[in-house]
Amino acid sequence: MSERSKPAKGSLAEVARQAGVSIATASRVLNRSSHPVAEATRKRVLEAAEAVGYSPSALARALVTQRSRIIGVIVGDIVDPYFAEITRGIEDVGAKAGYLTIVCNADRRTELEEEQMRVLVDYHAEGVVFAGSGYVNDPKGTELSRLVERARERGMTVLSLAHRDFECPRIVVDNRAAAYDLTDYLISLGHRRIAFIKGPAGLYASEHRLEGYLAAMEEAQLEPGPIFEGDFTYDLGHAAALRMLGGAELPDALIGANDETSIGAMTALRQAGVSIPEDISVAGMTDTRLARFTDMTTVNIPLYQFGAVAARRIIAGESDGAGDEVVLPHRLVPRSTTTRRGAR
Amino acid sequence: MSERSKPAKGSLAEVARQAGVSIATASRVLNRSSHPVAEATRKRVLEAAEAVGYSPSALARALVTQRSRIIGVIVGDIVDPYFAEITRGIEDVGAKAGYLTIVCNADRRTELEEEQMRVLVDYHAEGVVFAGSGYVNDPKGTELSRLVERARERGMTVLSLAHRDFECPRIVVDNRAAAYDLTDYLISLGHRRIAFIKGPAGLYASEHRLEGYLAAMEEAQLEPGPIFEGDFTYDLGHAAALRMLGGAELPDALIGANDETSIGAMTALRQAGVSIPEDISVAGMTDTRLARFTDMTTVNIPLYQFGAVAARRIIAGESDGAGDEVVLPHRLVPRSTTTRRGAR
DNA sequence: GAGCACTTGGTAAACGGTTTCCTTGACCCT
DNA sequence: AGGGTCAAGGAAACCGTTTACCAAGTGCTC
Repeated sequence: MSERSKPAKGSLAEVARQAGVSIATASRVLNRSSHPVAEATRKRVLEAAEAVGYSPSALARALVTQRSRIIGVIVGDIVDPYFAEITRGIEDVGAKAGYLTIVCNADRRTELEEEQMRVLVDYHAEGVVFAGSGYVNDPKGTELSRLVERARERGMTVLSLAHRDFECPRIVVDNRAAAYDLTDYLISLGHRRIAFIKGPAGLYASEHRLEGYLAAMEEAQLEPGPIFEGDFTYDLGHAAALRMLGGAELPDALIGANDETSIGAMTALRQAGVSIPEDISVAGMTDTRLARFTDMTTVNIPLYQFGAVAARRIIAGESDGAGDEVVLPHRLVPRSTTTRRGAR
Repeated sequence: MSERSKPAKGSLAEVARQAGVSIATASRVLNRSSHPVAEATRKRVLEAAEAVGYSPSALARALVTQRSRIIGVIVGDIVDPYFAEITRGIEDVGAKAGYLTIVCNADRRTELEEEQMRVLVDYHAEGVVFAGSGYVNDPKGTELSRLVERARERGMTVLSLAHRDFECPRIVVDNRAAAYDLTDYLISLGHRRIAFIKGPAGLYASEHRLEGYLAAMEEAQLEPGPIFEGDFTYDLGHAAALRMLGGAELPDALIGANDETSIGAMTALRQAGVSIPEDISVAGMTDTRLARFTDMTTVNIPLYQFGAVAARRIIAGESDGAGDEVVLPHRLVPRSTTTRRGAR
């Protein structure tokens, strides 16, 4: 079939041969290089490219230019709307700048984050975004710290969207303040006994939200209401509500550490014949679409913005600034699952 | 600083130099090549690799081996749990086989799918999964067809998880049967007037579901109830319910073309004081977690399986079989939003 | 002690691009 | 005619791997 060398389908070499020019020239017109090329030649190359269906190998290009145009994001679980929203923010601004976003699921486990970090380094990602919160004093975190350090040495930009043990610029929301504000809001509605369902134990985000709740209660000189274990899931929210129903007297209000937890709790309550918000006010945190769909009071965390801001920094190639932290604003979103106490 | 040549950080060359061996030898031990290497040498290389933090360039490797180990998936919107679940299925089985998954958002638009397809070709993806349904007689589809054809010529595996205009193996669910079964179930509960909220106009999935609904009604010799426009979103579901409330008499039951639509409708109904399922039975389709959270009757579509099966085929490198289609089973999931007619 | 097989290691050619550094003419000026 | 400038194009190095092929040494057989 072929004479001797057979350039790959749609490769630059094929285009060049077809147009009767050197590879260099073909490359130049296809990249709008500043190097001058005669109009006639340019046209021939363009036609050849069209004819053979030229598709520039991003791999080869990345190799030689030392720019992969890849952004990696390590999420707990892409099915969780929390992470999906963030990812969407990254992808949108990334794509606009010609970047490819690679999403890695870590199943909320540090070892897997480590694994995924390695993969991202192997693919020469220009930046990596850690979307999820870290665990307090995570023993498995030291290896991850080393990896991050190495990545930085190789010129990669590493960012996190929550509190983490390793050194890196952060884009966050003040979880403590968010929980404080929400609790404070419920108190202002006249509620006294306010229950709380926690997030996963040891997660910075969980701890901070709990702290915010406790601080608001203390400031109002209220006894912190019953506190339940949770893990950000519907199921544990549901379970907590059942335990609460088994208790002596129903609290005035209930806060879940995130939306999903609160929805699980609401479902259990409603199934038990409890009216919301007449019998008890319920609120969540994060403001995912779940909250909107259920018309639930919550506090908005700008997830999409998290992603967008992170992507912009990576694209700009922010040369480090390891220590800094930008805090994005949260916002209380009152909806129909909370009401003034005794409004029944 | 450096003598003359300075190998990149963590590169094979650096490892080789550090271990005092050739690059070839280093590569061999690091890849467990069958080529024999003396134990002492192997150890030196391994230590050197550890010391310099060797990270094999996936890019370079992909270039030379002609295997990128990349799977691409083109979704409508990663925030939509429908697509997120599918993606998760792909990622899980892909990762287990050492594959990287690249998710591309196409915003449910054919032009963007085309764009994303190009990107995936540029990155030498070994396989591409089209997760979303196509539009009936899409004029923009011809260019996409050409792209797909080209991709196939280059050895890529292209699959779709719904009906599409271009030729490619499909992994699907029988949407017509699914809608038929659901409708049939409602009829068996004694409902006579059954309303339907459609999906996006022109989408194969929408059309098929509508057809299934109509077929079941006709077979039961029932007049198809009011039919509303929709687009798979909460908002249009909500709007449709409002229009329905403005109508003469409330139907016995309501089917939304997907879960989100039905939830929007339920919210509107409840806000208007309508009890579900006492006053009207409501059901959705797909069985996303949304349906579970709201304890809504629906028909399950095995999204995760879609992804898993697709990924397995790509990894196996299925040499085409352009025509074939595998149909995964759907399953009716009765929950608390539907009940026997007059059960009030 | 020549011939041979096997072990161990290195050399160099890919892969598909980008980019630096030439070479070649054409043109202009003096 | 000689020299300089500039437009246009090509040759080749390089990015970091894998791998086909070759070379040297060892130990064995006959």
